[in-house]
Amino acid sequence: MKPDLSPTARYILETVAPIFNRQGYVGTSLSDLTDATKLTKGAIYGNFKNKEDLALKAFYFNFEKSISPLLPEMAKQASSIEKLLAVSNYYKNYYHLVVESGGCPLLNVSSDAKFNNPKLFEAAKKVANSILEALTTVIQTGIEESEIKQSIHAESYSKSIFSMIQGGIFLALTNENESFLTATLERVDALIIDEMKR
Amino acid sequence: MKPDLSPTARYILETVAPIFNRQGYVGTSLSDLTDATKLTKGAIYGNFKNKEDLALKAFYFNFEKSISPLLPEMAKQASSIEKLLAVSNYYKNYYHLVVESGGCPLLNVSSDAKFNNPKLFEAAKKVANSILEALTTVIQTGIEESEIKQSIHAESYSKSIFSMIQGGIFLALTNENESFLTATLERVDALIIDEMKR
DNA sequence: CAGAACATATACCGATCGGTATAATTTCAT
DNA sequence: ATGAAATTATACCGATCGGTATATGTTCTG
Repeated sequence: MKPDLSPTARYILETVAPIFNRQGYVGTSLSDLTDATKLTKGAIYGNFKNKEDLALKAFYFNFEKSISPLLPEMAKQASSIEKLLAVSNYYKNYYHLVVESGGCPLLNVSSDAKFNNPKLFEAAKKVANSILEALTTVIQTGIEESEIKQSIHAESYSKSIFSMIQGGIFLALTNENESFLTATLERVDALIIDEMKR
Repeated sequence: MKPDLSPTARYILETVAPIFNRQGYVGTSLSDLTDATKLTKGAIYGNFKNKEDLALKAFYFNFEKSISPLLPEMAKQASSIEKLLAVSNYYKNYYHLVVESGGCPLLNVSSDAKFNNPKLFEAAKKVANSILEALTTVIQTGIEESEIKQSIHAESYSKSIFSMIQGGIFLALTNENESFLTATLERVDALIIDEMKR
């Protein structure tokens, strides 16, 4: 269904995506983009409707690269506990996965675009919600299948796990120190195994 | 030591601080500021050196209002465990404390300014580090005074706690849903009482 | 009440913003 | 090889950017 892009459109996108990710929507100018791509505005506006369209597609490009593999990784696992641990495991090399391309697109867009670009912000929110719902569902079925304690409130725990991971990523990236993420992921693992697992 | 501001400078600062907090440094224009203050550029540049100076002071203004009360709140408590719980408690009404003024200045500036304004970013980093060091010190003395388990790695746990809180704040604010924060703070409390406390 | 000192407003600066119309060029079908 | 079609480059648009020089008040001092 997704209209495949021309080679130049793809080239523009992959060149421009890390710049939007780093500098944000308002912080990125058309001349930043022409400089980076060594193309002119003609080429850019010939392939994308406008700056917003390009930024939106750049976000999805970053998402595909850094976040979208998570859900398949969960799906691979059989049990609910294994699925949860797969989430934690996925993020164990997330720092290295995103540091070169300017950080976590979800965090960046969520905070950058909230008051500056509603469409971008909504796109990020949708992605975040899909991850959160996946987590909640896994926990819920884990409870139903007696793999996770009955006392666990699925939604509350999925929110906590997601918060922990996001916070770890955020601090690791702003401090350029992976240990914020690894330390927090250790707590997530402990939460899953020692507190949630029946 | 801090030079006290003229009434208008103070007025400008408190009017402008939430705008910078919401829209970020590059996302905030001089005309945003003149519109909001109903003053002209003459008044602003008569009271502040330039946009960067104003943004920096706006950050400290936001910091004083929303974050700086945390350390005194810790100091009030006698034991290490109580100090840690005071941190968690402080953030229990943080959502309401900052939602009107555009969110957590630490999160906002850290992600907004990283690639757009080095001075602002360094200011935020300094604040974050001071909180983190306070946490680490509290845990360390808690261990030394046999109040916290010997097996706890102070720095690792302070990073985790800080990550959890920041993540909770971040998600609560982007989703306009306080429960992300409250759910995570429950996990922080459990971490302190069930896992760290001796 | 005059004049100095200070604070704010106005008018303007060059640079850059996102976007577009058109020209130049390349690609493609015949 | 040639004309059409698609693509990229160039040149330009009005608007706005951050910042400044100067004019206009306003407030304090004698």
